[in-house]
Amino acid sequence: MSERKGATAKRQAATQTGKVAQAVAEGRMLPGSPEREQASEGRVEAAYRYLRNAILSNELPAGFQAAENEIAAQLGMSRTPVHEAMARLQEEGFVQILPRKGILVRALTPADLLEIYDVLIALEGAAAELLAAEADHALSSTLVELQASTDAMAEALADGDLDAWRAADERFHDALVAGCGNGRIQRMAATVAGQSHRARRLTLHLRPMPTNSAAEHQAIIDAIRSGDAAAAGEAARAHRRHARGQLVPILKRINFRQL
Amino acid sequence: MSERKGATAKRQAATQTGKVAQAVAEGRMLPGSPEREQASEGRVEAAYRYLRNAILSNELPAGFQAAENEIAAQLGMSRTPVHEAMARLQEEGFVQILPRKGILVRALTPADLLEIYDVLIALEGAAAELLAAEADHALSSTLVELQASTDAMAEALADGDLDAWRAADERFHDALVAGCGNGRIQRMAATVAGQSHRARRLTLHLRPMPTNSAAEHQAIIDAIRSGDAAAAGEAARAHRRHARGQLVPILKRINFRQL
DNA sequence: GCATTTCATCTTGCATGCAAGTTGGAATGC
DNA sequence: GCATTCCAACTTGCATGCAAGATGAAATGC
Repeated sequence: MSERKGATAKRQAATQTGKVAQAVAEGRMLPGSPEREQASEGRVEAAYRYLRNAILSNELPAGFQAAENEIAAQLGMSRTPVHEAMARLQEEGFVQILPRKGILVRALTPADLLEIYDVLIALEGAAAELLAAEADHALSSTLVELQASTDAMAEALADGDLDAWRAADERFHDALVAGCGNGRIQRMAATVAGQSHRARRLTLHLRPMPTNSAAEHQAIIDAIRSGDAAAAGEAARAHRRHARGQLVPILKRINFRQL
Repeated sequence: MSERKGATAKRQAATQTGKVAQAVAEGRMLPGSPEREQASEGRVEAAYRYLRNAILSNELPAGFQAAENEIAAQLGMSRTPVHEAMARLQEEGFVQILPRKGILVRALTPADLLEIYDVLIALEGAAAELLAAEADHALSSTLVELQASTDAMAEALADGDLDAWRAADERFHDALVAGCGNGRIQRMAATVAGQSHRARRLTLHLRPMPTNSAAEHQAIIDAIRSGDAAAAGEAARAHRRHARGQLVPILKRINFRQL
């Protein structure tokens, strides 16, 4: 009716239903993360991204419960794609499908977070080993990105900008697994890392200042540069172990319902 | 019509459609792996298991192409659960959904196998570390299973029974990740290990006799028993690295279309 | 007033229907 | 005979319809 759809709207006269869904599927109207413009990937992918972002940004907090119906209506699509997206989200641990009661956004328990950190320790250690074993260190754009994000971390820490520090830290860890050349490691790490982002944003201001994180990152970079795979892997594992160790006492104090 | 459904068939008069699907969903009629009787988990799960087994057992070889229609008809269900199962199988790398051409069973390339082995190296190393760090070593049923499967391996090797050796080897690695207490590690390892089973069965008779595998397993067990997490992790990683190293030259010789 | 029972409603799981797109082959022009 | 064009048939993606089951509240018995 009074919808403003923007000048670039294509395929307007498609099916009578699903105008909003089409917009979401084309990458517009994704609240929270605009991300890069990407060709329409279908309604399932759109629903998945929307819901994942909504959960990660705490727009759908833990304990939130809804029916596929409502979510589908809100997204302007039918239940089917929402249903499939929910199956994916359940596999990844974000939600729980209660057989005939609805969909429940799961809380991250301390046990979940410890599991996630142990997975990250393993995968990032492997990624560091693989990077160190690669040949073209001089030309590696990954090393450039790792160094840049580490420098950005140090700078943000000097400015006391914790949000910038967190962003740079995520850049480093994303670059580490993205650059290792193993797509499976990258996808698995991205999945579990997404789950941990929720918690890390809440705990960010509760833990001591991460003064030596940049140094630990630098140690990883140096080991990769020197081609010492074992040292690089151990440095990455030690770094995550350190972060895990800092997290444990915090987890015992806060109210987990808010995760 | 002339269907024999067995005496235990329940819910016979449900919907008119889907008798075979119901049987499959209830755990009967799963060719290849009988597995344990498990309560009906729905048609999606049934289709997923059936297709996964069919691919792993090479009943659906790489390059096989079919429409959701046919598979659904063969399983006695509608396209919907097959569609959702295929989405899962695509995420896990077993098949590729060609947008409007059908479903293609993917071949495992050498690069895929190397990726899988690197993931297993990371996850099993982490599992070994976690097991070593646990407290109740004496009572651990996991250690009992690890030791039993390792003994079975040595025995099978003495008998020259490669199939029994492979079964015992799989038992060991399954117990390692299952006993570590981290459900995410277990699920991730199970996913990628499933993919590698196809290849391992083909390469089993092509590689040198695995004479020192039992010794390497024993080293992992001993390190876990002594509570030395670092040593246990490194032993597990070294074991997988060793296997990976043996696999590389084989991969370059065989015809990959058959994977 | 309180416990029990029943039923209407709401939920997911799946079947079916429909539309858009591609593809292979048949028909046509040369 | 060969290239080109067009169409019919399959394909998946998604909407909709329908049934089984759970749930909570209203009605009933005490």
